[in-house]
Amino acid sequence: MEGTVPESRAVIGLSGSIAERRAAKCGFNIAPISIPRLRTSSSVANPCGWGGGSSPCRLTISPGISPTALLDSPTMVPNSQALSPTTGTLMYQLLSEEEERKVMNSENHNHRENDEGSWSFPIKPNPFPVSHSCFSDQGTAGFDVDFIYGSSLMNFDMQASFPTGDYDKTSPVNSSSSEEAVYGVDAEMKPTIHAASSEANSDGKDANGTPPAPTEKDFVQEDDVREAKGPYDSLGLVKTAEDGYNWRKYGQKQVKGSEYPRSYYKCTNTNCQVKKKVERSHDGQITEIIYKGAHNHPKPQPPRRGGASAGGAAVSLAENAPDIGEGAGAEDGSVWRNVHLGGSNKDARPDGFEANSPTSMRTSISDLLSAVPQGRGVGGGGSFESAHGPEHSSSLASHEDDEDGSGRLSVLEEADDDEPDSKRRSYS
DNA sequence: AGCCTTTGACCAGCG
DNA sequence: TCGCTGGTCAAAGGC
Ligand SMILES: [Zn+2]
Repeated sequence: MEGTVPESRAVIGLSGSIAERRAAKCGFNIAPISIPRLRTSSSVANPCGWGGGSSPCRLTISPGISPTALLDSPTMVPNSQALSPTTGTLMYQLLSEEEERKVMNSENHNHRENDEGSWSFPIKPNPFPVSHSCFSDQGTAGFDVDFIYGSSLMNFDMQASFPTGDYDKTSPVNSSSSEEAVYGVDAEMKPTIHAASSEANSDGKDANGTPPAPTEKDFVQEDDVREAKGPYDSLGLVKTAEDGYNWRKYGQKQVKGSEYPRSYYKCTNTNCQVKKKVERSHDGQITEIIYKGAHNHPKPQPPRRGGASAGGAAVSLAENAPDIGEGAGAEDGSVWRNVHLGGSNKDARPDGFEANSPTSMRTSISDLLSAVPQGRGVGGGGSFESAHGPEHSSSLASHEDDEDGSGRLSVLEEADDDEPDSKRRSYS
């Protein structure tokens, strides 16, 4: 069914060119402390024809876009955690602005091989902790990014608004919508997010505006962080960016192009068939995340806390969970969303977004994502926890090669972990 | 007791 | 037709 059904894929990966990665890798080292840089680029493919070949619509998030509105990206935690192994949550850490800037400067653009849909937005860290929640409406894709600088936590929200209307209009890919969201981390440690969504909201959702299904919300729900199950640290600094949904791992395999094993997750919701593929390095860093399908249900529990940002909240990655409206048929998961982290910034418009322009956001993070393998999800909930938990002070990223070009980057986290604990397993 | 993770094997699609 | 890769299922184990 895939063919017929729209799928949304979110891929988190490093996106950048290999060369870049290498360059980055080679060229840049992470400071001993760390902060790796994070690069996020999100490219979203619009429903347009992502797969169709037509021109994929991409969401562009421009740096200019309001911070609030622009990106939402993964949050960074002071420690190094990025993503949960089990569920797939991502956490990012940020370095200092400078670092980011550097990154940005250095960074260039990354293009993902992926293709088309890559846009990157430059993320700019704010000095203050700002947290935004992202939401995505039908046409909007939001990423939440929280950055924490030293002590301060920064949250950035990026929202990419897709022209909903355009969405459909633009591309007639209705039946099959494919969204791809790729979150990537640069070899350098910069996570890149590319979100390409080519989904078709046509059927299921109305791109226009009426999203019948709750799924849309899911997209980026605000739930930034899950507390209950979540891995937040006691300090509240770290949080995982989950989609807010519960996932169950049903398989793991090593893909040829990837150095790291790819884990397959399914939404635990009975009615939901959404699947997620996560590639994470041994260290637990996530190199690629791919979402397939849309959630038909609202998130399990929105424990969100209000203020997240304050002290620590951290991360809320809004994932892009695939929530597509199921309405029509997206349920099967036909929509893939790719989110790419890391990319290049090509142009971004402050306006809103561009449909076809890639934006790139870069930020520095210490650890991109770290996932820890064991965590169970929480009983029942399934969310992830933080893998490492503790704070890692420094993380290194090294990426190896790109073997086929697909080399992904690997980041090493050194962790220091001091975390008290709190995180790891929360299930009772 | 329930749920999730892990691992191996099987199956399907593609070149 | 064979081989390869990717994806999924199922069983066992652990928390
Ligand atoms: Zn679901």
